[in-house]
Amino acid sequence: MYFSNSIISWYNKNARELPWRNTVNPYKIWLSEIILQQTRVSQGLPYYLKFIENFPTINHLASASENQVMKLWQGLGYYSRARNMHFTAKYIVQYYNSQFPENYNEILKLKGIGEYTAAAISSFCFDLPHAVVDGNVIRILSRYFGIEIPYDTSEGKKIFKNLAERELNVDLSAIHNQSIMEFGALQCVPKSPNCSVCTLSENCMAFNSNLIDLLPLKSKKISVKKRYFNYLIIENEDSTFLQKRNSGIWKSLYEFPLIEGDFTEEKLLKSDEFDEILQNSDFTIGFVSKQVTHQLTHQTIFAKFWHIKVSSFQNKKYKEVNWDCFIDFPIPRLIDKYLKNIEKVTN
DNA sequence: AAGACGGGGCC
DNA sequence: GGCCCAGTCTT
Repeated sequence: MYFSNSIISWYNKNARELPWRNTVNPYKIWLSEIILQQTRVSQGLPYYLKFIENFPTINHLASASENQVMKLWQGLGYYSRARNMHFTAKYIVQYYNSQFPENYNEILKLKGIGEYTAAAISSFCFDLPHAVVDGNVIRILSRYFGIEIPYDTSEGKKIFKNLAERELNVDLSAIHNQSIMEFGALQCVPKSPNCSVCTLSENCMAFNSNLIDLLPLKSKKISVKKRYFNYLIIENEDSTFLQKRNSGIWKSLYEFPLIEGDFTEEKLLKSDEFDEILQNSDFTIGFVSKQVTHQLTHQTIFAKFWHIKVSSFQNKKYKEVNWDCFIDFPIPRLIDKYLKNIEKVTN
């Protein structure tokens, strides 16, 4: 209990004020936990506030259209989080009479909620004794107890889960879980933690063995793939054309007609894909952007935007959208950034 | 068990 | 350029 008590007492002096603290409203806790998956507080906070403002309750979220939900999520990434949350909101309204389930196994069954989020919700809202295991917890446990097993293996996952449960103060689950994550976010940070002011350093295995920079261990490395996107911004008077991505990256966001591949200008205009999009319409090639680089965690996207003027254009694959309504459509950051730049240049 | 899935910030 | 962030789902 020494470990838990130390962390909790640190928390009582150092915790930040955050809007999802001091509430046991499952909808608000759920939303904050989904937003904060793989996302820093500073990045997620504005999204949380926007969501609560637009959808104050689970019923508001359940009644919204997918485009509305995705539009609010635009720019935050990992869009399946928003799709799953929307699905689950509708599910809870329909099958649970709008009441969030109150036991761990029921919560864990919900789409978009895994072990971490189920433990967070069930401890924060219902005071159930489940330990959270996230990046913070893994980092702290691996350092404090000197665990030199990679956490991204089945063995590692088991060990950290068991250790987290062993160290959980079951009488103070909520505060224990909050404390350990806040401690990881503020004190036991990934790079160059300031151990000289750490109240746990005396008994920290990594600190005492000079292993802080080595732990936690990870087995896999990330590899980054290159992709080439050619977006056709087809301009017909006041409108343009969009399609919805239905798989892979940016699924359920909208984009301009896309030709993927590393083409020269000449080859692109002669390609079958280009023909298929423009079909028999009259067009003239207008402004062509320089190559824009969009860096993601697992891929680097090199994009070019081709402005194409048409007088009459028809292609059932694409949805004609007036530029005045364009803002209602959720779009990837890459496209949003490009259009904002163009606007700046033209004004 | 291994990949896929975003975007931002830090070094 | 590499790594990490209050992870989960699919294959």
